[in-house]
Amino acid sequence: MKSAKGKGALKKDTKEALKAVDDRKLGKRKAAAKTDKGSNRPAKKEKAAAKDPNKPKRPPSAFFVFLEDFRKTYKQEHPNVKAVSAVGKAGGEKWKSMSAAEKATYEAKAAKRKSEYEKTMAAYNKKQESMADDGDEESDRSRSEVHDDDEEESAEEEEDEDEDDD
DNA sequence: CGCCTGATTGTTCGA
DNA sequence: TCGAACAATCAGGCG
Repeated sequence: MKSAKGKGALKKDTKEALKAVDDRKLGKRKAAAKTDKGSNRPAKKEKAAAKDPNKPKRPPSAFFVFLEDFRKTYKQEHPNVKAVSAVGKAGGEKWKSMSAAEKATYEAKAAKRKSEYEKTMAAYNKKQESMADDGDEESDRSRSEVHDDDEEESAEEEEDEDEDDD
């Protein structure tokens, strides 16, 4: 029951290409990390993936932000549930059930998360450049900061009534 | 004993 | 532009 897939076929969208994502279900994502054999994304023969000093993990999408909160709630109502997939499914269903306005709440948080990620990525990129030239690592200079103007902003209570009704 | 998978969707980077 | 992988979680399952 993939559901969603061909349910109503309201719009093709990029679903066609997304179908590839379904493939990863069989086990692809970690396939690379699983064995070091030629499973590296970069077709590099040796030392392809240089362990990054500070890998900037991707910021959680709005869905994940919502999940973080949802997981807690779900566990409270289902303390016996010990399947991560259970929360995932439940969360996914609810996520789609949520209104655009409500999702926007999480989106706003996710957006902020992304902003921070940009900074982290900037420093990360810089580091890579620094290392590429000289073996000098840990240069305080990297802490230049892009533009520290607004830090913690009231990312809450930012309702945006954007009813997107079809 | 320890790594990996499962399931959700979104996001992000690379080619 | 498209594709593919990875982000958290948590316990179980297999090598």
